[in-house]
Amino acid sequence: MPELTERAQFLLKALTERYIRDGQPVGSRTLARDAGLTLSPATIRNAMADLEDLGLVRSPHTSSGRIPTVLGYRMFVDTLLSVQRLDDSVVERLRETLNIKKDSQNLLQKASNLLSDATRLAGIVTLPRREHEALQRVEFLPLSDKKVLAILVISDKEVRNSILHTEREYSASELQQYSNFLNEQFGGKELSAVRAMLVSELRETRENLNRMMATALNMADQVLGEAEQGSDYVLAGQTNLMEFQELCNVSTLRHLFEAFNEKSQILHLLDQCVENEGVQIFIGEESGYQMLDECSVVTAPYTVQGKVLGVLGVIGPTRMAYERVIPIVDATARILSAALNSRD
Amino acid sequence: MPELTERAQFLLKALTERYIRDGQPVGSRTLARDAGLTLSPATIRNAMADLEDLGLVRSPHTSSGRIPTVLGYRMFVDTLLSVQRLDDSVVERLRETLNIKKDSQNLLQKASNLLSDATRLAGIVTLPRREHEALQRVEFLPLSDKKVLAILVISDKEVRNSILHTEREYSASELQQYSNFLNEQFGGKELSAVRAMLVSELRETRENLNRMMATALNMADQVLGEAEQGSDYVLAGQTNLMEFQELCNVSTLRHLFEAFNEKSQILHLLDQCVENEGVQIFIGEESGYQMLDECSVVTAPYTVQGKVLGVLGVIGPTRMAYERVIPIVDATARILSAALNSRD
DNA sequence: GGTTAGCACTCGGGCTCCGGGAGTGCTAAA
DNA sequence: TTTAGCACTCCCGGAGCCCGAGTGCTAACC
Repeated sequence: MPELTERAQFLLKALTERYIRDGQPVGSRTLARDAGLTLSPATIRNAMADLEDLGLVRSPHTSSGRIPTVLGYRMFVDTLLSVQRLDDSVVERLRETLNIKKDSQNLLQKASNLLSDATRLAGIVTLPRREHEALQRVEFLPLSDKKVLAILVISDKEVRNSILHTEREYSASELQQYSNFLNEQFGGKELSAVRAMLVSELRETRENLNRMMATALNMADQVLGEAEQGSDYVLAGQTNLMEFQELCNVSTLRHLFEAFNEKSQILHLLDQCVENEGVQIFIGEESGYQMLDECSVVTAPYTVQGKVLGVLGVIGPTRMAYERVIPIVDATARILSAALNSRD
Repeated sequence: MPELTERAQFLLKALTERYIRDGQPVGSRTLARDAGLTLSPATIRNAMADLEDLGLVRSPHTSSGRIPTVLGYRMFVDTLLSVQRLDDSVVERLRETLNIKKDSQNLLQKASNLLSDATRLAGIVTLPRREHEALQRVEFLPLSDKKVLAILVISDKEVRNSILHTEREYSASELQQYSNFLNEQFGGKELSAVRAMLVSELRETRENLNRMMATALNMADQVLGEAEQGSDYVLAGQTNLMEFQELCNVSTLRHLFEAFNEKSQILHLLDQCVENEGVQIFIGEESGYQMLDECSVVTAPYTVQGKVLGVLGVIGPTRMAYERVIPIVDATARILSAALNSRD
């Protein structure tokens, strides 16, 4: 990226801010009046021509003002943006809402709602990646007719159950034995670790044919198989996106909403954000997904005990108020992390 | 409703079908050509003027063809409609998809997907009303630190758990006692009945101060309180609605989608369908909800052991292919009922 | 009396034309 | 290097126009 004169940078910033504010291509006259510089429109025209040559802005047609290109937005958010300090009241509201006693599913939904409310965009929060969750305890309960209810206690707020279809009926006491055994072996370990250990244990056990252990391990394997699959997200405020003209044509909206329902593509995109810490931004086509061509995605991972559990963020038009959105996403991620940490 | 001549009925039917097919106001010439009658356009014009006087059709503006009014649609579905026999392959597909071993939440989601796929509209299925579910069993598990995990086994496919915050810690054996007691007392009863019994038991017990029973009852009360609240639905294929021109303006869509997210209004509407058995149809403003003014809703309740558990159906433009949609909704309700019945 | 043909009329949609406004690029002067 | 001036371009909205589709009415027809 060739270095820009201070003035060019300033103009790009002013132009981008202006365009974000009211969605109209910005002309030289407007910018001259608006930008606080005492320069004539003509001068600004020259500078804008330069910016256009660099691919940072473009005009939708001859003789209209300029709008930022993706590259322009990129430079804007990377080097020009002065992020607003978040209003204390907003932070307070976030903190309050996320501190209500809730199971974590609800907590995430709340977080998503908060994001969409605060930014007037679509909020999105991925469900925790399960590998990093630790298994607190396993219980088995006999149900009628060769079915066993397995209860996976992951934390005091997260319990999952699944029904196993077994070969024969088991008595309560027999099941108790199994769960005791499993709890001894695996209690407190991470689910992914448990999974790995199970596999090796199973192999060993097959050799010396310890029936009881084998059954227990098998059951655990079945349960974990179910528990680990299927990552997912919660979404809120899709309808906010309908307010933006640039997304307002029905076919664009349709693609977008279908992607939301489909989930897999969006998830794939969000997965990429897990690794980087802090706020991450995809602008327009950068995401690599066509339905997001006219959208930007601002994300931040949330963590428990230093481990990234998932990602939250917002989706909106490229023309979004980054300086306002970024701190909100950032703060929400921090506060959600704190809420999840404090009550585990 | 004044009786209509056979010909007028026939014309209304032809007109409505034609309009449903291609969404354009239908003129006299078209109808004359189309309807199989050997009548001149002029005659048909006279007849249409009569229909207009009766409020069954209207023209969007002078000198355009006619379209059915809500009243016209009403007469169409009530007395003129010849419902198509459902293609066997469709039935087969429904039956297959709903027979996969799934927990009921998934089953309902599947049903909703099926509805939206088969009709190209939005499918909707309410979650079962909980009052009619029977309590199979209750278990309590001590968690760390004054928390107790309550497990409510409603059927072999439906298990719910909730975490109770208690006054003090309880031992596993103590909890075992409580659950035994509760299972004896309430096992197999309907949740709503259990709730009622709890209240009276609690009153009596307070008098003779049986600590153990009181604790157990209190716990059960807490659990049921959580379990009963919050009815809900699953929705699929909202995006299908975007294909219909008449819904395609963004603000209509927005209201609709917001109502979907809000849920309460839609639920309220669907609740009204629980009582009537068989397929029920709301056309346009009949629903009483403004956001559904240009929509029709076709619903049917689904049952287990003769008891209505919930409602499923589709939402689409008033101009929907009723003769195709109605049997699909009907069949899906039957097959879902069967699926739920067979594996309880 | 019901049915039809003919006719005048209405309205919406699509077309072109036109002028104004906003903005540009270029050139020449400060 | 900056600015003023100027010619040029393009979008947008409105006005005017015609065409097609459809209507209602009337008078003739069976």
